[in-house]
Amino acid sequence: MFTGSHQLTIDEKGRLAIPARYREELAESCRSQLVITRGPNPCLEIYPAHEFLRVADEIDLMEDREQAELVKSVFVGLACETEIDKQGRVLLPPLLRRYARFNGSGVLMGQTRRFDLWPEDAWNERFGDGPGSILPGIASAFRTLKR
Amino acid sequence: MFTGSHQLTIDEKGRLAIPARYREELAESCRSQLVITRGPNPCLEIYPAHEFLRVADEIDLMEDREQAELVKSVFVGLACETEIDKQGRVLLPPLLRRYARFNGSGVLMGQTRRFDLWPEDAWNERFGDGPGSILPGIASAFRTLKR
DNA sequence: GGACGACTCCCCACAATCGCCCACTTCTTA
DNA sequence: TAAGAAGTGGGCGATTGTGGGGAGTCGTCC
Repeated sequence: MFTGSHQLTIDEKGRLAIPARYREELAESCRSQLVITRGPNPCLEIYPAHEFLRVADEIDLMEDREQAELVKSVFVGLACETEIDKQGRVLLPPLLRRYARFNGSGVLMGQTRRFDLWPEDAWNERFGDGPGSILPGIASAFRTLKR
Repeated sequence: MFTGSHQLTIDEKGRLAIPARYREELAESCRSQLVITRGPNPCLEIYPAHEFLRVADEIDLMEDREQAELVKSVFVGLACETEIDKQGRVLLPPLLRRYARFNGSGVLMGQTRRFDLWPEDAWNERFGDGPGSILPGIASAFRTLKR
């Protein structure tokens, strides 16, 4: 299970270093094979290869075929299969780099079965305490939880 | 399974280079025999030859014969059989080149069993984060997935 | 039947990019 | 404070993408 946020840099070649604490788990679970793609949020989603395939299969089972086709065109059509190199880094392909302008700094968030990669300023806005934060909007939902 | 988007150029001779990572797979699966045709979207669709035949057969099995006839007239009638040359490129036939104005730059998208070839500006509009994007419309469908 | 032009296919060359390696810096821990 | 691990930047060779030249083929027109 992937958890936690890590601030990291995307260098000029578009490379990003996977935090060391995940590398061993990823080497075992998917032999370091990752898929980078888009989802509904303005960030990139990073899946272990087998998880990506599972979600793709789940899309095929959706009842609304028109929606399924559109979702799949994004999820599969924008996906990039890649591998963690010997330095523990992955290369973001040029077209995905353009999304949400990764100009140097990003935040990698563990999201249970995948990672989300946010541009740092967008992440600050969404998860910070400013006016764009999602925190106020989820307070009541939070309170339905037994915690 | 074909995935991912690649920005590429269609040169003045109407040639387009298949990204190297797909060439080996295409050489094995269909001996580099491709079929280029139209589908429902304003882009060209590129199939391995056997996949094209499978879809054509599927059209023959449609219950609504009137629709089947129309679909087949486009799918088969506009199709062009071609082959990847020794430089890894395919030639777009003149009639198909005119579709959707391929004026130099395009985006090739892997779509599981086929490729879609979009003019770059149309691709940006559809899959970008601007006003014409399909992303907002499929966000809720995305969120029904366990991912 | 020959000349011409359009088109296709193949080869070569150059430039950009990728992937790999190395080295330096920073941080943590003993 | 030293040693090791992790993060970061850059160099370099191999590969890939791209443009252009040229030979061969086909069809058309004179």
